[in-house]
Amino acid sequence: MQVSSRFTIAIHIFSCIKTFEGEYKITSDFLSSSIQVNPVIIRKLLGQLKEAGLIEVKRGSGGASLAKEPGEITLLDVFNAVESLDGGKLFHFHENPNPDCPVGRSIHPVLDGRLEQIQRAMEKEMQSITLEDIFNDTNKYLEQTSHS
Amino acid sequence: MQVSSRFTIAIHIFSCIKTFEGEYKITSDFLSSSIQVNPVIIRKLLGQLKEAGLIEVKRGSGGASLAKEPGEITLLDVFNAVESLDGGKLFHFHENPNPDCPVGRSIHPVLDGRLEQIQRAMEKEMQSITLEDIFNDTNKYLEQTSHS
DNA sequence: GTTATTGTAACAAGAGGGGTTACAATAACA
DNA sequence: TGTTATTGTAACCCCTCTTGTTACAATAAC
Repeated sequence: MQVSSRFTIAIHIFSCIKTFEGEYKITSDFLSSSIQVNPVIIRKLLGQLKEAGLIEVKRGSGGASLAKEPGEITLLDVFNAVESLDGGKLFHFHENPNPDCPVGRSIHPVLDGRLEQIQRAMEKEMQSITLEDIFNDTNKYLEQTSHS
Repeated sequence: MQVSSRFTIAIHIFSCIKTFEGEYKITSDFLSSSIQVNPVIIRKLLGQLKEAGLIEVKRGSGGASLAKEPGEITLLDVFNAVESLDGGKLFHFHENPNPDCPVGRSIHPVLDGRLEQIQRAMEKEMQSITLEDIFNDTNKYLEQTSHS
């Protein structure tokens, strides 16, 4: 069980858009060469991000751009756009606990709240980080490493 | 991407041990009838929990029991026992970002800390819940629903 | 020695991740 | 209008993981 690389690739995409907008046309091929992942994979991801209203993609002429301010897009938005959790739930529950057993009968009502509690903790942390934070960190890092 | 049902099944196992210890012998068949999952799956899970030092399993004569106090086993212990994260990392990073691109070069150093931050938030929440909490909730639930 | 049980091996089906080729639809431009 | 670059998708592929299943040797108790 691991979050798929779609998540980090999506953030990489946003960083590229921000860094190279105006300078280059952000096509799936351009992104592919920075991320080093197949352009079709990139296009599918662009589709998911577009559907979530986070970016705009121009068909035919080509090119992706942000649909919102970087400070208004959180890592949770990105996560939810590219990582489809079945029923929105992070934890897969075993389907048929035996209702004739006291434990089987109570396991769902007892655990459901706890699992939500854990999921919310993760989501809250993701929500506290915006793409602006990532962009700032990137700039800082590039400054530090360039003039050394 | 979903946490596998091994996690909730493992917690179900602990609840059964606690509820029926002394009264019944907790075999994989017994657990199977409460959880309604194949006994071999249960045995593999019991193996993982045993290896993590959370339970003891008697070979031949049969039966599982707790190896620690319920208050000393957290949901994080259970999670780590049954859910092997590759390299201990919750997030799978795309392998080969292009080092010749400023974004490709910086994405790892910039993101790694953030991803850890999110993972730690989830782990911290898991660590705050012990099996004792679950057992208490179960008892409360069964009391409430029985005399109504 | 018989019995119940665990620990494992071996296999299978299904889902999902990641990759690839191919091509129709679209938009810009010569 | 024809050409070109690009997106959006379909149709595959292979691999891993999850879950389920049968079978059986090893073990422990009686």
